This record gives sequence, structure tokens and C-alpha cells, in this order.
Amino acid sequence: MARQLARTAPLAAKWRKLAEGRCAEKGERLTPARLAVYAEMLARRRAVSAYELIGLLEKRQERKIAPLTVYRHLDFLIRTGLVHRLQSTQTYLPCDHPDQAHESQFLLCSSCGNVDEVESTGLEALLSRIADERGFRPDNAVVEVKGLCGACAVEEQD
Amino acid sequence: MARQLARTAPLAAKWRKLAEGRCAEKGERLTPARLAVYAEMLARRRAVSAYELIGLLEKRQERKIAPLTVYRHLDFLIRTGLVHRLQSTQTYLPCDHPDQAHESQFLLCSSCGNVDEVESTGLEALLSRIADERGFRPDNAVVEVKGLCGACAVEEQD
DNA sequence: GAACGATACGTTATATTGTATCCTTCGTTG
DNA sequence: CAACGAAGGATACAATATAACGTATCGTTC
Ligand SMILES: [Zn+2]
Ligand SMILES: [Zn+2]
Ligand SMILES: [Zn+2]
Ligand SMILES: [Zn+2]
Repeated sequence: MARQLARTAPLAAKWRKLAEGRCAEKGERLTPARLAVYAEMLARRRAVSAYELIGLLEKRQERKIAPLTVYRHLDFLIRTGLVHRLQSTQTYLPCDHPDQAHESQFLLCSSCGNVDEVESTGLEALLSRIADERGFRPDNAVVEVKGLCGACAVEEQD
Repeated sequence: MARQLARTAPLAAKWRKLAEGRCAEKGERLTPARLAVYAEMLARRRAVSAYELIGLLEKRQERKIAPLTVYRHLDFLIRTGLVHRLQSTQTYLPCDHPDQAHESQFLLCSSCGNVDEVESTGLEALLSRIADERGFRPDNAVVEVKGLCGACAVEEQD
């Protein structure tokens, strides 16, 4: 079917394997449409808004794509841990720590827009402790630090 | 003028004093419209969306209020530290630690919607350290933990 | 292979959240 | 009062996200 042969951003074997593995673990189906969205995000390697992503996909596939379609694919990618959603900017970013599913923390540069995904078990432990002290049962934690990345901080010193 | 005499939610002296103090510090003007929005939020003491707030104010004042108006008042309240914005739910909550301006962390109950504002200097220090290790210059940190509050966690044990 | 239920996809419309623009009003200051 | 800048109001619009409904595809069972 023509639809499924639509152009897709190139996707390194590494990422395809990762996606296949996650789907196998979680009993999810890895369809061409889902893979196309993932590939498009990986082609940028930066945080994109849902509507930016729609634009990119429409350009690549030369057809209209409804918002709902992309939101469903994003839901899937987030469910499987392949993509994170940045709450403070309402953007989406492919996971950069593909070894295992995880909680992440993010450093967002307000100058260049770069996002650094970090993992600190110490931080997670501390958050757990804080919640526990208050009888709160944590499910997941959003940690997003805004500021200047190293490169931008240096530039600013003029 | 009739407009300024419109009904306003009752506002305890404590909060009015706080608002006056913050405005004096920051050279901001505490107008009746601004105070009315603050009072409306304090009357709920829970996180509300901007449009919920518009509805509440329209009902109270018996007139139409444009979104931009409320967003400007929210900007003011956030600038002065009287209100926080919860990034993960796009809602707004009056500050519960009025002693000084601060970074906060939030525990959001996904069952009852209650939000607990906590302050942990340990957490702030750790976040600083994490950023520092990566050459990142932090400006502000969003920390929002979703889960079940004590009361809801107990209920769920049926 | 046919029937079936579950999951995924497509289409249209709509809800929710947030801004741009332009003009008016208010409060201060000279 | 005149001039100025901050605040407020009205209208329109942009950006983000979901609802509702039907169709297609996949995987299983018979
Ligand atoms: Zn990750
Ligand atoms: Zn930067
Ligand atoms: Zn606070
Ligand atoms: Zn609760």
C-alpha cells in the first residue's frame, strides 16, 4: 500500500532494535507509522513541539497529518519509554539513555534550546524520601531545570 | 467607579499585607483587579486553570473577562512570588510558604487533585550540584512529583 | 481459511491554553 | 493641565490537545 511506503527519516539500526525490544517487553506493536514518528524525532535530536513534528512529517511524507495521529504516536513512544515529554515547554524529546526505562531529569538551556538528559539516583532517592516523610506515594517525578548550558554561559561573558 | 467596586472574594488581612509587602519590595503596583484575582485564588486554595479562574471571576463580578486580562494578572502574581504555576498540569496555585520568595517543589495527588508545596534546601543543593557538574548555570528548577497523597493512598487499600 | 475481539489508524470537529494588536484609562510627574 | 508610562479592556487569533466515530489491520481461535 502506497501509504506505508511513504518516505521516512533514516533510522539507525540501534534505534530500531531498541524500539523492537521495548515493544516486545511491553506487548506493544511497532507499526511503520509509529516508527516513522520516532525516526523523525531522532533525525532532529532536539526537543520539538507536537505541531512542529506534524509539519516535519507532512513535509517528508507529502500529505496531511491530523494532530490526533501524532499525539497517539507520541503517547505510544512515551508509554514505551522511547520518548520523554518536557512539561515546562510542552515539547517531546527522544530518550538519550536507552539502556533501561527510567525516571529522568532535564537541564534546559533557555538560550540555545538544548536539553541535556541526566540521571541521578541520588536525586531520585532524595525525592522518594521527601515524599515518604509526608505520607505521599510517588508515581513519577518531573524535574526540569532551566538555565544556561555551558556553551551559552561562556558566550554570555562578553 | 462601578468596575472597581465589583464584588471580590474576601481576603484575609494576612494575605493583603503579604501582597503589599511584595509589591513594595519589587516596585509593583497592587491594583484592585490584581488583588481580586489573588483573592479568588486564595478562596479556593487549590490549583486552578486559567480558564477556571476566568469563570470564577466572571461569576463573582457578573461580567465578561478576557483571557488576556487574567493571564496578565497571573504574570504579576507569579513575578511577585504570590502564586506558582504548576507546569505539569498548567494550573496556578497561591504560594503556601509566604515567608520569603523561594524555589518550591510540589507533590500532586492524581486522585484528589490536592497539591502540597514543600521546600527542601537539600534538594535545591543537590540540583545545583548536578547542574554544576555539567557546567550548567541553573536559573530555576521545576520539581513536580505525581502520586497519591496520604489520604488517597489509604482509601485505595480496599 | 472464516469469524471474532482487540488494537491501531483516519477524519472531522471541538476543547483548552495562551498571545498579538490596538486602543483606552489611570496615576504620576513636571 | 500636558506628557508619559504602566495597567486594563476588546477583538481576534495562535498553539496545544482531545472527543467522537467509523474503518482497517493484526492475532487468535475455530
Ligand atoms: Zn531517557
Ligand atoms: Zn545553550
Ligand atoms: Zn511558594
Ligand atoms: Zn489525594
